[in-house]
Amino acid sequence: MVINIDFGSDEAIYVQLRNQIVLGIAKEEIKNGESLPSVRQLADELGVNMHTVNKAYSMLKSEGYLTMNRQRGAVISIELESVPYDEMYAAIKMIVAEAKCRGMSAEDLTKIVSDFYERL
Amino acid sequence: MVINIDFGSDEAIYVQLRNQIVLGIAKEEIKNGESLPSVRQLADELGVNMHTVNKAYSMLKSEGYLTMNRQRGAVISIELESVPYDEMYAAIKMIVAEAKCRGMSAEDLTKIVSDFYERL
DNA sequence: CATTTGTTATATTTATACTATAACACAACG
DNA sequence: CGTTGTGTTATAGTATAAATATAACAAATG
Repeated sequence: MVINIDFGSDEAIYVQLRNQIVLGIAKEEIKNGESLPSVRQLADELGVNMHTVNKAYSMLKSEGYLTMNRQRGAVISIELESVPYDEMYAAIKMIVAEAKCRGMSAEDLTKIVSDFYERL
Repeated sequence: MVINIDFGSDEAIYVQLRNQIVLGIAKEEIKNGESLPSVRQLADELGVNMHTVNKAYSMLKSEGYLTMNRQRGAVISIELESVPYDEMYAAIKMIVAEAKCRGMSAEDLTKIVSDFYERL
């Protein structure tokens, strides 16, 4: 699973990391039960501080994407059942609003969404 | 058009403002050609600094939602044709990824999207 | 001329992001 | 038992962004 950080981006490094890992899970590039590199290892690879990676992992942990233990590192274990949909819905709401402002119909938008889903 | 700021939110005030105005436009609570309160006036209403409101307005201006002039204040004039879709697509991509991780099908997700579109 | 508008400028405070080091607790390995 | 590699916690520092506070300027209105 390839991770690429854009240091010139306005998006925080730990957010970029978190997002790319979520994408990796969705694409099944990394599957349930498999491990991510340790915080120190990945930090070294990316040329980033340990705490930045740890922040991303902790975020993913609290979101129900993985668990962490001292031996096997960060292990993917999807348990999103108990994670609330609030933030996801808020994000969808904004996208829908912007799409409508752009003159897109509901069909236009759902077409784009399902296209993204296929290409995942 | 009612605007409500959550000072306890982790979302920046100017982003909350920007989002609610975009929602207001999408809901047609405020229409093309109509004016928003002046930066000083809205800042006063919300108990917020003038520059915070100005930042939200400037953002909306650069995104093609409105224009500003010294007399009529911030006037809604939607011109999103030349505004790139990059950020919107990036946001959609992440939502699709998260939805798939949650076990939602493309149909599940598009159903939610079109529901949001209707309720707008 | 006085008022209101957006605009620009400067400075300060606060919060967040990121880095740097260090130490601790736990389990595995030899 | 000692070493190594984990996550975890702590502390401190720097840099950037958010928000506030004042002030002044330019343009148009009444």
